[in-house]
Amino acid sequence: MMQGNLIEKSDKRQHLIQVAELLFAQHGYEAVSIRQLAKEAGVNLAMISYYFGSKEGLFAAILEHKIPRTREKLEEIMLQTTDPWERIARTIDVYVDSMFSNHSFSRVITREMSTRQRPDNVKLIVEHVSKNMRIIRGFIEEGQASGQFRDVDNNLTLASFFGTLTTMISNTGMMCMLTGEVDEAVIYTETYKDRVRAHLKSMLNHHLIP
Amino acid sequence: MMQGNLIEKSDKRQHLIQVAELLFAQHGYEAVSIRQLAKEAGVNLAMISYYFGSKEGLFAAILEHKIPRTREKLEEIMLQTTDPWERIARTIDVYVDSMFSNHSFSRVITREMSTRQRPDNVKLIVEHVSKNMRIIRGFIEEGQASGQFRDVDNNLTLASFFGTLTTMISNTGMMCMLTGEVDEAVIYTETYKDRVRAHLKSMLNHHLIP
DNA sequence: AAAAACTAAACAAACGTTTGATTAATACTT
DNA sequence: AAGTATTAATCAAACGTTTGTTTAGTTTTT
Repeated sequence: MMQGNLIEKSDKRQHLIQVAELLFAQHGYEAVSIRQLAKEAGVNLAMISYYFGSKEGLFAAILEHKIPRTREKLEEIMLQTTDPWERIARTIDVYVDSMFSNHSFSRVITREMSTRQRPDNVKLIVEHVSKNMRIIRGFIEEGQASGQFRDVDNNLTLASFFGTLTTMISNTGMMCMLTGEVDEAVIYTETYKDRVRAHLKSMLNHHLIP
Repeated sequence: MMQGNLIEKSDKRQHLIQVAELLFAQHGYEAVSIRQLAKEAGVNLAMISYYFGSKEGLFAAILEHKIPRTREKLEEIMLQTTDPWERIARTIDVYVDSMFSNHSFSRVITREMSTRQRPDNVKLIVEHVSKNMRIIRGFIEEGQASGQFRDVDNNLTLASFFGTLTTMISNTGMMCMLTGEVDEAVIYTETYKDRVRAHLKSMLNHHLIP
């Protein structure tokens, strides 16, 4: 008979996912070979095909393990608050937090989206993220329905929101050159997170509220 | 002795640059092999090393040929107008125009920035772009000095500006899923450009002007 | 005749994947 | 409970491609 324990076939599978997540985040999907991966994880390189079918399958496994978190938090906001602006403000908090504390992985996502190799991964990401974006758009629409928000271009407002964050995360080098910062790590500190939160709240507040 | 004509060694050199620009824009740097490139351009693949030293050298040649345009337009704005908001508004026009009409190439730039392979290219891009960003920041600072603009977070305002554009350009798939659009090409139409211009002007106006 | 432009072929390195064999774990039969 | 058959897990080695680059030689230009 089958083994019966489908969830945790072995420790090595989980360990591979963890190591791969780290390496992909550091160097990007293409730059990490399965040999490097296997060596770092201390397993035979054949195990990657064995467990995940392929290198791409491993990436998909990471995605499915990582992405769902934010959704729950958005639904929490939906339940706990009704005021449109408070919802937006809390959404900003959630995204700044999650994207900055997982900045390496966030960069992998951005990379995958922009390279457009591996369409399966792109599709997976688009599905998850756009679902979240729809929720946020709902927040805006409700604010407009109640007359509290301006009738702005909602989809482009979302583009500005996500664009600001991904630019901060992915173009760190550019931001450093601009701010005169030498150490890139400064961008990811708590004080910088505060700045981003404050900026987004201020900008979107003036944008949305008449 | 050397040939003496460094600018235009031959037609094939220029042709290679043109074809490479197109192919890199369509599929990304990594995805285009020099064999594919040479075949498409109708030249021997050894000519790439011969003219540009390497594949990376070819990319650098494209960059140096493409980037300088926007700078001139910004300096034009500096000369022709003095009103801070008019400067910002015209800057928006310039960037929406140039990034959308070169959207394929803009995506290559974004890709190069986010993959962070090939540090030489990244450095080249950062130098050019950040110089432009400094000019725009100058516009904001003057507006603040004259009391017309709010005391916003200037660097993050720039992040929002560029982030909005790169998100529209690079995450086209995401935007389509969000707007319910089926054909990605719609994003790059004139009517869409108008929407982006209008959105950026409205948002930054409310953001900057009290 | 010298230099530059061009070519076909080969090169070495890296890649993801597959194979075939071996060991460990589980299930089944007696 | 013991012994056997089956399946899963692991491994070293090799496979077949593809990659960017170089070489050594030929043609064309100056």
